Amino acid sequence: MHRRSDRAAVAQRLKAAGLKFTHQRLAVYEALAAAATHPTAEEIHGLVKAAYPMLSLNTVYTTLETLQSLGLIQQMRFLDNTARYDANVDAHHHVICLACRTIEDFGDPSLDRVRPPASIRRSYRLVSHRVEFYGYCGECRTQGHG
Amino acid sequence: MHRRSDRAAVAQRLKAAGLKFTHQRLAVYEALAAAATHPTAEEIHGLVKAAYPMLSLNTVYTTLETLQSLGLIQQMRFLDNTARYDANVDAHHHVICLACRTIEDFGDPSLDRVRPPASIRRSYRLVSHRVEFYGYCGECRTQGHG
DNA sequence: AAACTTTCTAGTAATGATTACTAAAAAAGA
DNA sequence: TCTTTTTTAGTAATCATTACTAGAAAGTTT
Repeated sequence: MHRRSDRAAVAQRLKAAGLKFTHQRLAVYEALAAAATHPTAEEIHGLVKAAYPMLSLNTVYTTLETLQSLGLIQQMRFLDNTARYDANVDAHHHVICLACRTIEDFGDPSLDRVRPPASIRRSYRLVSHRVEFYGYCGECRTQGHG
Repeated sequence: MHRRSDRAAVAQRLKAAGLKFTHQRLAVYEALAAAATHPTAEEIHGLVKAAYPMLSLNTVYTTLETLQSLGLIQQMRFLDNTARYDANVDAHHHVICLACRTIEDFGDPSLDRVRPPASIRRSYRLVSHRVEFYGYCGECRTQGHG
Protein backbone atom coordinates (compact mmCIF):
# COMPACT_ATOMS: atom_id res chain seq x y z
CA MET A 1 0.00 0.00 0.00
CA HIS A 2 2.90 2.31 0.60
CA ARG A 3 5.36 1.82 -2.20
CA ARG A 4 8.40 4.03 -2.42
CA SER A 5 7.23 5.29 -5.80
CA ASP A 6 4.16 6.92 -4.24
CA ARG A 7 6.10 9.87 -2.94
CA ALA A 8 7.72 10.42 -6.30
CA ALA A 9 4.38 10.05 -8.02
CA VAL A 10 2.87 12.77 -5.86
CA ALA A 11 5.79 15.10 -6.53
CA GLN A 12 5.60 14.42 -10.22
CA ARG A 13 1.87 14.96 -10.53
CA LEU A 14 1.99 18.17 -8.54
CA LYS A 15 4.81 19.45 -10.70
CA ALA A 16 3.03 18.53 -13.90
CA ALA A 17 0.02 20.50 -12.70
CA GLY A 18 2.15 23.50 -11.79
CA LEU A 19 1.52 23.04 -8.07
CA LYS A 20 4.01 23.07 -5.25
CA PHE A 21 5.32 20.08 -3.42
CA THR A 22 4.82 20.69 0.29
CA HIS A 23 5.30 18.76 3.49
CA GLN A 24 1.59 18.98 4.18
CA ARG A 25 0.61 17.45 0.88
CA LEU A 26 3.06 14.64 1.26
CA ALA A 27 2.01 14.02 4.86
CA VAL A 28 -1.69 13.84 3.97
CA TYR A 29 -1.03 11.58 1.04
CA GLU A 30 1.24 9.25 2.98
CA ALA A 31 -1.13 9.03 5.94
CA LEU A 32 -3.92 8.05 3.58
CA ALA A 33 -1.78 5.60 1.63
CA ALA A 34 -0.71 3.91 4.86
CA ALA A 35 -4.25 3.64 6.23
CA ALA A 36 -6.00 0.33 5.80
CA THR A 37 -9.37 1.99 6.40
CA HIS A 38 -11.13 4.79 4.55
CA PRO A 39 -10.57 7.70 6.86
CA THR A 40 -12.55 10.92 6.99
CA ALA A 41 -10.83 14.29 6.74
CA GLU A 42 -10.93 14.56 10.50
CA GLU A 43 -9.38 11.14 10.97
CA ILE A 44 -6.61 11.99 8.54
CA HIS A 45 -6.03 15.17 10.46
CA GLY A 46 -5.62 13.13 13.63
CA LEU A 47 -3.15 10.80 11.95
CA VAL A 48 -1.03 13.57 10.50
CA LYS A 49 -1.00 15.78 13.57
CA ALA A 50 1.38 13.42 15.34
CA ALA A 51 4.12 14.36 12.89
CA TYR A 52 2.91 17.89 12.02
CA PRO A 53 1.18 19.29 15.08
CA MET A 54 0.28 22.60 13.52
CA LEU A 55 -1.23 21.24 10.34
CA SER A 56 -4.80 22.48 10.25
CA LEU A 57 -7.94 20.57 9.44
CA ASN A 58 -8.62 23.19 6.84
CA THR A 59 -5.41 22.28 5.05
CA VAL A 60 -6.36 18.64 5.16
CA TYR A 61 -9.57 19.50 3.34
CA THR A 62 -7.91 21.60 0.65
CA THR A 63 -5.10 19.09 0.22
CA LEU A 64 -7.55 16.22 -0.19
CA GLU A 65 -9.38 18.27 -2.80
CA THR A 66 -6.11 18.94 -4.62
CA LEU A 67 -4.98 15.32 -4.55
CA GLN A 68 -8.39 14.22 -5.74
CA SER A 69 -8.39 16.62 -8.68
CA LEU A 70 -5.04 15.17 -9.72
CA GLY A 71 -6.46 11.67 -9.56
CA LEU A 72 -4.08 10.60 -6.81
CA ILE A 73 -6.82 9.74 -4.34
CA GLN A 74 -10.57 9.30 -4.48
CA GLN A 75 -13.46 10.45 -2.37
CA MET A 76 -16.47 8.32 -1.57
CA ARG A 77 -19.56 8.43 0.57
CA PHE A 78 -21.41 5.59 2.21
CA LEU A 79 -23.84 5.60 5.11
CA ASP A 80 -22.97 8.70 7.06
CA ASN A 81 -22.75 12.29 5.92
CA THR A 82 -18.99 12.51 5.93
CA ALA A 83 -16.70 12.08 2.96
CA ARG A 84 -14.19 9.25 3.14
CA TYR A 85 -10.98 9.03 1.19
CA ASP A 86 -8.92 6.28 -0.37
CA ALA A 87 -5.43 6.37 -1.87
CA ASN A 88 -6.28 3.27 -3.89
CA VAL A 89 -7.46 4.67 -7.19
CA ASP A 90 -7.48 1.35 -8.98
CA ALA A 91 -10.88 -0.13 -9.68
CA HIS A 92 -12.12 -1.82 -6.55
CA HIS A 93 -15.28 -2.47 -4.61
CA HIS A 94 -16.48 -2.28 -1.01
CA VAL A 95 -18.27 -4.20 1.71
CA ILE A 96 -19.75 -2.07 4.46
CA CYS A 97 -20.69 -3.51 7.84
CA LEU A 98 -24.11 -2.16 8.80
CA ALA A 99 -23.30 -2.49 12.50
CA CYS A 100 -19.79 -1.08 12.97
CA ARG A 101 -19.74 0.75 9.63
CA THR A 102 -16.27 -0.48 8.81
CA ILE A 103 -15.54 -0.39 5.10
CA GLU A 104 -13.44 -3.08 3.51
CA ASP A 105 -11.93 -2.93 0.02
CA PHE A 106 -11.63 -5.78 -2.35
CA GLY A 107 -10.75 -6.25 -5.97
CA ASP A 108 -12.76 -8.56 -8.20
CA PRO A 109 -12.19 -8.83 -11.93
CA SER A 110 -15.67 -10.14 -12.58
CA LEU A 111 -17.24 -7.16 -10.80
CA ASP A 112 -14.96 -4.85 -12.77
CA ARG A 113 -16.57 -6.13 -15.93
CA VAL A 114 -20.24 -5.66 -15.10
CA ARG A 115 -22.18 -3.38 -17.41
CA PRO A 116 -25.55 -1.69 -17.23
CA PRO A 117 -28.34 -2.41 -19.73
CA ALA A 118 -27.86 -1.33 -23.34
CA SER A 119 -30.29 1.56 -22.95
CA ILE A 120 -28.07 3.12 -20.31
CA ARG A 121 -24.93 2.50 -22.33
CA ARG A 122 -26.52 4.26 -25.27
CA SER A 123 -27.47 7.43 -23.42
CA TYR A 124 -24.42 7.80 -21.17
CA ARG A 125 -20.71 7.94 -21.75
CA LEU A 126 -19.69 5.86 -18.75
CA VAL A 127 -16.37 6.38 -17.04
CA SER A 128 -16.43 4.14 -13.98
CA HIS A 129 -18.54 2.04 -11.71
CA ARG A 130 -18.46 0.61 -8.26
CA VAL A 131 -20.22 -2.21 -6.44
CA GLU A 132 -21.12 -1.83 -2.77
CA PHE A 133 -22.15 -4.74 -0.60
CA TYR A 134 -23.90 -4.23 2.73
CA GLY A 135 -23.94 -6.78 5.51
CA TYR A 136 -22.64 -7.68 8.93
CA CYS A 137 -19.02 -8.55 9.58
CA GLY A 138 -17.93 -11.57 11.58
CA GLU A 139 -16.97 -9.60 14.64
CA CYS A 140 -20.30 -7.78 14.88
CA ARG A 141 -22.20 -11.02 14.48
CA THR A 142 -20.34 -12.70 17.33
CA GLN A 143 -21.35 -9.71 19.44
CA GLY A 144 -24.98 -10.26 18.55
CA HIS A 145 -25.44 -7.40 16.08
CA GLY A 146 -26.99 -8.48 12.82
CA MET B 1 -44.67 4.48 -9.14
CA HIS B 2 -47.70 5.59 -7.21
CA ARG B 3 -49.94 2.62 -6.77
CA ARG B 4 -53.06 2.95 -4.69
CA SER B 5 -51.77 0.31 -2.33
CA ASP B 6 -48.89 2.54 -1.25
CA ARG B 7 -51.03 4.63 1.02
CA ALA B 8 -52.50 1.55 2.64
CA ALA B 9 -49.02 0.06 2.98
CA VAL B 10 -47.81 3.11 4.82
CA ALA B 11 -50.79 3.06 7.17
CA GLN B 12 -50.33 -0.63 7.81
CA ARG B 13 -46.62 -0.47 8.51
CA LEU B 14 -47.03 2.47 10.84
CA LYS B 15 -49.78 0.67 12.71
CA ALA B 16 -47.75 -2.51 12.97
CA ALA B 17 -44.90 -0.50 14.49
CA GLY B 18 -47.22 1.22 16.96
CA LEU B 19 -46.82 4.60 15.28
CA LYS B 20 -49.45 7.09 14.29
CA PHE B 21 -50.74 7.70 10.81
CA THR B 22 -50.47 11.41 10.10
CA HIS B 23 -51.04 13.71 7.16
CA GLN B 24 -47.40 14.71 7.23
CA ARG B 25 -46.15 11.16 6.96
CA LEU B 26 -48.45 10.40 4.11
CA ALA B 27 -47.59 13.63 2.33
CA VAL B 28 -43.85 13.00 2.56
CA TYR B 29 -44.22 9.44 1.42
CA GLU B 30 -46.47 10.31 -1.49
CA ALA B 31 -44.26 13.16 -2.65
CA LEU B 32 -41.32 10.82 -2.68
CA ALA B 33 -43.21 8.01 -4.37
CA ALA B 34 -44.37 10.40 -7.10
CA ALA B 35 -40.89 11.83 -7.71
CA ALA B 36 -38.95 10.44 -10.64
CA THR B 37 -35.72 11.80 -9.17
CA HIS B 38 -34.00 11.13 -5.86
CA PRO B 39 -34.84 14.26 -3.92
CA THR B 40 -33.03 15.60 -0.89
CA ALA B 41 -34.90 16.38 2.32
CA GLU B 42 -35.03 20.01 1.29
CA GLU B 43 -36.43 19.19 -2.14
CA ILE B 44 -39.09 17.00 -0.59
CA HIS B 45 -39.95 19.84 1.74
CA GLY B 46 -40.41 22.08 -1.29
CA LEU B 47 -42.66 19.54 -2.97
CA VAL B 48 -44.84 18.97 0.05
CA LYS B 49 -45.18 22.59 1.09
CA ALA B 50 -47.52 23.26 -1.80
CA ALA B 51 -50.16 21.10 -0.16
CA TYR B 52 -49.13 21.57 3.47
CA PRO B 53 -47.64 25.04 3.79
CA MET B 54 -46.81 24.77 7.47
CA LEU B 55 -45.05 21.44 7.30
CA SER B 56 -41.56 22.03 8.60
CA LEU B 57 -38.27 20.85 7.17
CA ASN B 58 -37.59 19.33 10.54
CA THR B 59 -40.65 17.14 10.23
CA VAL B 60 -39.51 16.07 6.79
CA TYR B 61 -36.25 14.86 8.31
CA THR B 62 -37.87 12.96 11.16
CA THR B 63 -40.50 11.50 8.87
CA LEU B 64 -37.91 10.30 6.40
CA GLU B 65 -36.04 8.68 9.26
CA THR B 66 -39.24 6.99 10.43
CA LEU B 67 -40.18 5.74 6.98
CA GLN B 68 -36.66 4.49 6.43
CA SER B 69 -36.60 2.54 9.68
CA LEU B 70 -39.82 0.85 8.59
CA GLY B 71 -38.25 -0.11 5.28
CA LEU B 72 -40.72 1.96 3.27
CA ILE B 73 -38.08 4.17 1.71
CA GLN B 74 -34.33 4.15 1.44
CA GLN B 75 -31.61 6.71 1.89
CA MET B 76 -28.54 6.93 -0.28
CA ARG B 77 -25.55 9.17 -0.78
CA PHE B 78 -23.62 9.86 -3.93
CA LEU B 79 -21.34 12.74 -4.82
CA ASP B 80 -22.51 15.58 -2.62
CA ASN B 81 -22.87 15.80 1.11
CA THR B 82 -26.64 15.59 1.19
CA ALA B 83 -28.73 12.52 1.69
CA ARG B 84 -31.09 11.54 -1.09
CA TYR B 85 -34.20 9.42 -0.74
CA ASP B 86 -36.02 6.89 -2.84
CA ALA B 87 -39.42 5.26 -2.33
CA ASN B 88 -38.33 2.40 -4.54
CA VAL B 89 -37.06 -0.18 -2.10
CA ASP B 90 -36.82 -2.96 -4.64
CA ALA B 91 -33.33 -3.91 -5.71
CA HIS B 92 -32.15 -1.45 -8.30
CA HIS B 93 -29.05 0.36 -9.42
CA HIS B 94 -28.01 3.87 -10.41
CA VAL B 95 -26.23 5.91 -13.05
CA ILE B 96 -24.98 9.30 -11.92
CA CYS B 97 -24.08 12.06 -14.35
CA LEU B 98 -20.80 13.59 -13.28
CA ALA B 99 -21.74 16.92 -14.85
CA CYS B 100 -25.34 17.62 -13.82
CA ARG B 101 -25.36 15.08 -10.99
CA THR B 102 -28.70 13.72 -12.00
CA ILE B 103 -29.30 10.22 -10.73
CA GLU B 104 -31.19 7.69 -12.79
CA ASP B 105 -32.55 4.38 -11.54
CA PHE B 106 -32.61 1.17 -13.44
CA GLY B 107 -33.31 -2.44 -12.73
CA ASP B 108 -31.11 -5.17 -14.07
CA PRO B 109 -31.51 -8.80 -13.09
CA SER B 110 -27.93 -9.66 -13.97
CA LEU B 111 -26.61 -6.90 -11.71
CA ASP B 112 -28.93 -8.11 -8.96
CA ARG B 113 -27.13 -11.43 -9.04
CA VAL B 114 -23.53 -10.27 -8.75
CA ARG B 115 -21.61 -11.60 -5.75
CA PRO B 116 -18.37 -10.69 -4.07
CA PRO B 117 -15.45 -13.14 -3.82
CA ALA B 118 -15.84 -16.20 -1.61
CA SER B 119 -13.59 -14.74 1.07
CA ILE B 120 -16.00 -11.87 1.58
CA ARG B 121 -19.02 -14.15 1.54
CA ARG B 122 -17.41 -16.25 4.24
CA SER B 123 -16.71 -13.38 6.63
CA TYR B 124 -19.87 -11.32 6.11
CA ARG B 125 -23.55 -12.03 6.30
CA LEU B 126 -24.57 -9.96 3.29
CA VAL B 127 -27.98 -8.34 3.10
CA SER B 128 -27.90 -6.21 -0.04
CA HIS B 129 -25.77 -4.65 -2.69
CA ARG B 130 -25.89 -1.86 -5.20
CA VAL B 131 -24.07 -1.01 -8.39
CA GLU B 132 -23.32 2.63 -9.22
CA PHE B 133 -22.23 3.77 -12.64
CA TYR B 134 -20.64 7.18 -13.20
CA GLY B 135 -20.57 8.95 -16.52
CA TYR B 136 -21.96 11.81 -18.57
CA CYS B 137 -25.56 11.92 -19.75
CA GLY B 138 -26.55 12.75 -23.30
CA GLU B 139 -27.74 16.22 -22.50
CA CYS B 140 -24.54 17.24 -20.75
CA ARG B 141 -22.45 15.89 -23.59
CA THR B 142 -24.33 17.92 -26.20
CA GLN B 143 -23.57 20.94 -24.03
CA GLY B 144 -19.87 20.15 -24.11
CA HIS B 145 -19.50 18.79 -20.58
CA GLY B 146 -17.72 15.46 -20.49
C1' DA C 1 22.53 32.75 -1.18
C1' DA C 2 19.30 37.06 -1.68
C1' DA C 3 15.52 38.83 -3.86
C1' DC C 4 11.30 38.13 -6.13
C1' DT C 5 7.02 36.04 -7.43
C1' DT C 6 3.53 32.97 -6.71
C1' DT C 7 1.22 29.57 -4.27
C1' DC C 8 0.04 27.54 0.11
C1' DT C 9 -1.08 27.26 4.91
C1' DA C 10 -3.41 28.29 9.29
C1' DG C 11 -6.68 30.60 11.53
C1' DT C 12 -11.11 32.49 11.86
C1' DA C 13 -15.57 33.14 10.22
C1' DA C 14 -19.40 31.66 7.40
C1' DT C 15 -22.41 28.29 5.31
C1' DG C 16 -25.19 24.21 4.72
C1' DA C 17 -27.04 19.83 6.33
C1' DT C 18 -28.74 17.55 10.12
C1' DT C 19 -30.00 16.76 14.94
C1' DA C 20 -31.65 18.13 19.69
C1' DC C 21 -35.07 20.10 22.53
C1' DT C 22 -39.64 21.44 23.85
C1' DA C 23 -44.33 23.38 24.19
C1' DA C 24 -48.45 22.88 21.78
C1' DA C 25 -51.29 20.06 18.55
C1' DA C 26 -53.06 15.92 16.75
C1' DA C 27 -54.06 10.91 16.75
C1' DA C 28 -55.77 6.60 18.93
C1' DG C 29 -58.22 4.40 22.45
C1' DA C 30 -61.62 4.09 26.32
C1' DT D 1 -65.78 13.31 24.93
C1' DC D 2 -61.83 12.63 27.77
C1' DT D 3 -57.41 10.76 28.41
C1' DT D 4 -52.98 9.24 27.07
C1' DT D 5 -49.29 9.15 24.10
C1' DT D 6 -47.06 10.45 20.04
C1' DT D 7 -46.02 13.92 16.78
C1' DT D 8 -45.24 18.36 14.96
C1' DA D 9 -43.23 23.07 14.33
C1' DG D 10 -40.17 26.14 15.73
C1' DT D 11 -35.88 27.46 17.50
C1' DA D 12 -31.39 26.54 18.79
C1' DA D 13 -27.39 23.62 18.61
C1' DT D 14 -24.08 20.69 16.25
C1' DC D 15 -21.27 18.73 12.70
C1' DA D 16 -19.02 18.77 8.13
C1' DT D 17 -17.33 21.67 4.84
C1' DT D 18 -16.15 25.98 2.45
C1' DA D 19 -14.74 30.96 2.12
C1' DC D 20 -11.56 34.48 3.11
C1' DT D 21 -7.15 36.42 4.16
C1' DA D 22 -2.64 37.71 6.09
C1' DG D 23 1.58 35.65 6.75
C1' DA D 24 4.75 31.68 5.51
C1' DA D 25 6.92 28.65 2.43
C1' DA D 26 8.26 26.98 -2.29
C1' DG D 27 10.25 27.72 -6.73
C1' DT D 28 12.77 30.77 -9.68
C1' DT D 29 15.95 34.27 -11.03
C1' DT D 30 19.91 36.84 -10.17
